[in-house]
Amino acid sequence: MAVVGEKIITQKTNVRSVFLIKNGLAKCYLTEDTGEDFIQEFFGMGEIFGEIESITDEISFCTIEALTPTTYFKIPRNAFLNLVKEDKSFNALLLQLMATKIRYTALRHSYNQTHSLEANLKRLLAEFPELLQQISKKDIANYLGITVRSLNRTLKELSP
Amino acid sequence: MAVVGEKIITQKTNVRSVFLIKNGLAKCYLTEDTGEDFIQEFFGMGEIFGEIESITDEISFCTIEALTPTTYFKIPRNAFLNLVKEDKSFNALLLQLMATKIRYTALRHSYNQTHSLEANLKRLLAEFPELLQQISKKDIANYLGITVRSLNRTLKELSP
DNA sequence: TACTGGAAAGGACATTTGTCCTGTTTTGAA
DNA sequence: TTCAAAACAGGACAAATGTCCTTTCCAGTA
Repeated sequence: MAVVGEKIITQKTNVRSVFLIKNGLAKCYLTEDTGEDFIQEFFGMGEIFGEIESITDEISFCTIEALTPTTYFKIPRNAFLNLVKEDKSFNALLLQLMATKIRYTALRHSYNQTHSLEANLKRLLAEFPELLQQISKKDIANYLGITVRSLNRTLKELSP
Repeated sequence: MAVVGEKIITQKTNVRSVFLIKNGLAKCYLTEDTGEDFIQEFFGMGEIFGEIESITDEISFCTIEALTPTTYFKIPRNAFLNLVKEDKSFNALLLQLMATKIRYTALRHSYNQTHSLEANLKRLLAEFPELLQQISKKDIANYLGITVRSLNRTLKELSP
């Protein structure tokens, strides 16, 4: 269980477990040397994280922070790696998840880089209509890689 | 073997094999409805593609096109999936590759979105000093998600 | 050889996005 | 309830980036 604002994983530290969200919403972000945050994705029910670090055996490249009270299953790294090694269906499931994530991420970044901010925002709000109620403007702006000022401007243009 | 400009995989078609590059350089890009291309990455010796589509069993989300004469190993999809299922060390290697790709891609996009074009270009040229000799400006611009005009401007600012 | 198309370079201007502010509203803790 | 800090909103201007265009150069080919 994590309260709002709590960091479940901290960037540049060791990851000793893999997490599966039972309930709640968390953001996954990288803090750059400039002090800016880049939000890579949001995690909701059923989503998993910590698996990348467990497989590559490197420190975490991102921070996971609860946006709402968040509950999760926590699987120790060794248990996870054993499951991957010994359980064929778990292994297959993990491969599916990772392949899907690679594919989805590629499609998203491609869309974002080739479309206007207005188009990106429309698409985002169409996919998550409740987004503005759930997440701060700062976070949405960081997700889109823009400033809050630009976000506000574009929101206004969207609904005149 | 693929000649320059040849498409090894075409976007939105079925992928029947997994490829491993022996020699040469290829670009991996997505063409959007706007007609613009987004270059996701460049593939060189030892790199693999087609594995995502083979695992998720979906049509290709990108095109792979040879930039130089390119030779490769071609593994039929079924043979690949069998290897993944039956060969533990191959399976582990694939997991490593995919996890590394997810990690690397996240780091790259985070850097790109939080830094100036000038910083991104510097970083890219530091990592691949020969890039300008090997790849057209159009491709570099598509990779960075900018126009050739902006690329030229920034290149000039970089070396006055 | 002469021509054609693609890549490159960069000027001039338009548009988008960021920066810096100032003020208001909301939220959470004392 | 009261106060401080954060979130929100948006004006005015600056900076970055794109669009459109003309020119040059070079490779390949009729």
